Amino acid sequence: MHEYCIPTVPELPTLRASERRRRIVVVASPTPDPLELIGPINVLNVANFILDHSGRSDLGYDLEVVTTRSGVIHEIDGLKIIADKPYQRLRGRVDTLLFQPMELDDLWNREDHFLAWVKRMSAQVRRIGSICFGTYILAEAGVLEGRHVATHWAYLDDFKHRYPGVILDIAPIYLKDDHIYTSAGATSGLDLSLALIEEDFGRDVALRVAQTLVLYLKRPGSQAQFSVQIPTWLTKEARIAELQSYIFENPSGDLRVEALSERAGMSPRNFSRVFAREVGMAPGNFVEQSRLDVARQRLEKSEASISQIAEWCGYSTTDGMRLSFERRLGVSPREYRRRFSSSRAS
DNA sequence: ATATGGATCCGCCAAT
DNA sequence: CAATTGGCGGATCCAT
Repeated sequence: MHEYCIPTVPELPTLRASERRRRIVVVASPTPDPLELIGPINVLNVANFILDHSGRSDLGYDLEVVTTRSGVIHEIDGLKIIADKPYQRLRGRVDTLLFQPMELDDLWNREDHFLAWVKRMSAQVRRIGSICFGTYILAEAGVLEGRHVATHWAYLDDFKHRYPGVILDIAPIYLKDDHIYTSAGATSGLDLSLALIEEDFGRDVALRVAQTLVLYLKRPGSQAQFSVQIPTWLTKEARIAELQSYIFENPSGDLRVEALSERAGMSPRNFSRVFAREVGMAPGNFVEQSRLDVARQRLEKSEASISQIAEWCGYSTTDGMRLSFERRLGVSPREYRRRFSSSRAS
């Protein structure tokens, strides 16, 4: 397992013995999108890692992957993902079943009893979920009648037409209806997994996982086209959640602790304390991180000059921006753009 | 490259 | 009395 650094030991809820280990089974399609497959598993694994390093190895997830067809299920140059356990061999009690998307032609034309199995399992397990258009599998198995669900935006019309009895909601990233969890796209599978963690082991653990992944994904070695912000829904206090958005949208504004605390209607000291508790980092830290995120996006996606971007993002000088980049990412803005700009290759 | 002044963070204690 | 909030001051970080 990769060595992550853990901010602090999370607060844990008190759990009954039966709630301490959760068996989560991911059902992978024969042609998975690697990001969608690995992402949610990795998020759950980070939760295990954090719980383990908090001295609570009795808590966590027992993860398994089964497939709808065995053999090599994904192959790119020099890398193969091999599935060795078909769904028929799954035994025992499962807590949560997560469905990966499956080629729709494959779904319509299956000749085995896969859909019957899905229906049977969905009645047995505590939770079922789907990533992206994996929602089709649940719909086709007939377990979504009358339910509110989400799916990938590109499939909205087709899905509505095909399953008129299912209520498709457009907006949310992921959606929970009773014990059914559906998500809207590849990275929303990460949000879905975070939501499961929050439900099982508390907000604090979910927050630590999000922080850990943000730090990890944002290292310059692993380019993340998608900027993974810590989801604001992990923030309980509405005042603080609003401020997080405000900071992100106004990087060049007055974001000193004093100004922010006034906005929140608290004393500076108390604001710092509440903010740190809710968000997991001190306000000044969060402000710097946000400015950096916005600057990164601009560097990647616009042609604006570095000094222009520095001004937009609330750095008083380009040097300030450069130092912040060196500190947090280990590269200069110029170098960052050279590596990651979407307009120019290599 | 280093010094300086301001901002921030956080432990501690007092007030509510 | 427990929990939340506010203020103070030293250590540290950061911009100039």
